[in-house]
Amino acid sequence: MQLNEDPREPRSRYITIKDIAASLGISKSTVSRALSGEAHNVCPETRRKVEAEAIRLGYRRNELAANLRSQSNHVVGIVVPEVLTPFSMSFITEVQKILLGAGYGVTIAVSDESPEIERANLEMLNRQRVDGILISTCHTSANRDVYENFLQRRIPLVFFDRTVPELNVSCVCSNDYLKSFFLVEDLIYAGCRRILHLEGPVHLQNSSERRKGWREALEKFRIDLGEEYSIPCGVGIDDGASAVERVMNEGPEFDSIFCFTETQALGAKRALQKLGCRIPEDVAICCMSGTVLSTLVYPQLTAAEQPVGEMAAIAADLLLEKIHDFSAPARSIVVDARIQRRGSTTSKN
Amino acid sequence: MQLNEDPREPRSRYITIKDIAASLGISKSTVSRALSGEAHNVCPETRRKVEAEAIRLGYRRNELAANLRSQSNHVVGIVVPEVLTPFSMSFITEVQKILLGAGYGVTIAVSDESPEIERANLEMLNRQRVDGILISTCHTSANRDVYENFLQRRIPLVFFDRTVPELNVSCVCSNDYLKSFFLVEDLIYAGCRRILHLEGPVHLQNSSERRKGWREALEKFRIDLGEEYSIPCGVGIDDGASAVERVMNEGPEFDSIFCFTETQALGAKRALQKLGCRIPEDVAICCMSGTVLSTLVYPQLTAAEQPVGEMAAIAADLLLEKIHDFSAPARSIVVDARIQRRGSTTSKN
DNA sequence: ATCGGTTGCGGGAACGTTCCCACGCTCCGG
DNA sequence: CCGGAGCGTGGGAACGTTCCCGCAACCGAT
Repeated sequence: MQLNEDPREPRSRYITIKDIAASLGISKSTVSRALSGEAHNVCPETRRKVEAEAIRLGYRRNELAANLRSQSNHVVGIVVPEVLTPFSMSFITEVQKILLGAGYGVTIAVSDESPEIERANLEMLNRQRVDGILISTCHTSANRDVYENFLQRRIPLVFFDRTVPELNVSCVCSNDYLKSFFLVEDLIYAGCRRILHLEGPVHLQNSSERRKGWREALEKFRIDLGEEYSIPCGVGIDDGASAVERVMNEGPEFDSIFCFTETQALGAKRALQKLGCRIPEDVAICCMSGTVLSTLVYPQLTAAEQPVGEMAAIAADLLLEKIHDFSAPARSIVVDARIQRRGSTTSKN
Repeated sequence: MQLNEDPREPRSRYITIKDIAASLGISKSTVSRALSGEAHNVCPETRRKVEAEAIRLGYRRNELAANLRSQSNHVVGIVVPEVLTPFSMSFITEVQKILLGAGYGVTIAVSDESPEIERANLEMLNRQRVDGILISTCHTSANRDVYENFLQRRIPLVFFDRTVPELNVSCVCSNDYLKSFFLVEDLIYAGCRRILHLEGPVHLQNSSERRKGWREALEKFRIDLGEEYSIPCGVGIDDGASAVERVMNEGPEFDSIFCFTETQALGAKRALQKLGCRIPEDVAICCMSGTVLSTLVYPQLTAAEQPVGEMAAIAADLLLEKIHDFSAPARSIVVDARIQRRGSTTSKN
């Protein structure tokens, strides 16, 4: 029987190795071996013929079947809390490039800073039979049982940027405490004394690290600011804006702001400028987790930027390591965030 | 190559319908029927028992096997040209929400404004056997053969934001010409006369639409500007910045800028402010394709914003329609971009 | 009573691939 | 001359699901 390749015909049927086998009068086992790439137990002549016939018939390997057989989708999931800032997207695209080269697809899920959505996302990834998960969590404890359930089933998790304490997983984070300390120190050197801190969410480890950096830099210079200088604040742009508006109305007085994250700073800056404040003359402002967004505004924001490409490469490697050998020891990598000094903290641009 | 794992382990990794059947002493056919949701040929009592047992054992449907059986991955691809502006990401997350509800996963590919990368992305999606593709192209003609190849194989394509002429596909775009016209008209009402236009890439249909809006608004008011006022310009931030720097040096003189897209405007604004220009007093600036980024800078940018949520919903619907019935007629939906007047074109605010 | 139709269920094929095993053949050292 | 090893190949099970078909029991109408 001759299988014809007529591309005009809306084909309900794809070409399979069975078709190639039938066309050449050999078994599908041999075809499978010939096409598998391994130079194993197949004579060069047969392989050549199979490859030629595969091309002639327009054969495409059916990943679905291969996946079922290998019990793996060759897909990893990435869970991020937000997608507004370019950090997430740069991270995702970098990881995607690397994993694609290693034969893995990537499925993206956005938790939108909600533990419930994160849980639903993880459940979705579970059904998709992902081989591993890269996650920047939105809550240190809420979904701990889900994480543990994955690990128990030997599906590796690697945390990036935002990690979870006391869980035996690999992770890649930046030196939050140190860079927060330096940023605040810089504000003090620039003459600031009443330094407001817009806090991150209490359920993130990064929040306490960065808050500690702020507090200890103040202590180093014996600046005594009460707890009213540490403002609980969401991570959105509007959260930053409304926090600043509130403090402007209700006090305390401040001459500078150190923000937990960039979006807060962008919002804070917008609110300040709306109220006629000059930056940095009236209020200086800086933040952790800066991205290219910080260079788009005027004045540009002083910020500690995480090396997103490096983090992505490390995260992908850590995950692949665990996928290949789940019992490999967990590793925590700390990367160096770089402080970019810009117009929002010094009057010369 | 393949790491061998403990032969005791793998069976316990996932529960299958066979396990449920064995546990209840019934056949897997019945279990399958009971879990399929359809109230068909299965007695309520049996269904109840199966569902209870499924929950008790922690059963998760194996999508891989279901996919193989149904010959569909239940995945759609999204191809976007860039991921810096929140437009792409908002679009992606909105689409993802809708398609997830319809049982489809989403794979994302970024072409980075390169036809070659776009082509590679499409080939990747092809191998993944996607059920359909949402695409905002980076070039009207370069990959036309690939688009046609997909359509020939009855795999639906739906274009959004940036479409391709004379291809029988559904698409959702905004009213580029009209809104460009209005934006430029507004500049003229505000007293601007020498209105620079930063063009989009010549290989995008949007570019000529928006350019036409600029040109015809000028003509309406009998403002005669030479072709030197239309500046060829890439779509990146730095492209906008360097274009403005060049024109400031080499002329012609201008009192305002109408940009093809937001990133150009952000770059242009940065360059102007660096050179000491006041916005909008010295130079007013506005653009098409605004996003929340326009509200983060100071002054905020006047821009025509595409209703991204609406576009995402429409695009998802159009795609599902075509996936469900490929021969459904193609539909072109035009949505209304809304002009947001802000500080970059009017001195109050 | 008989018959067509419905209901609930089980058996088993199919999806396309990989991989284990067995078979026949050749080669080679003892 | 025999046993074992290596090679190229074919047969067929397995992955987990869906779905077609057949069977038995039951029901109401002829």
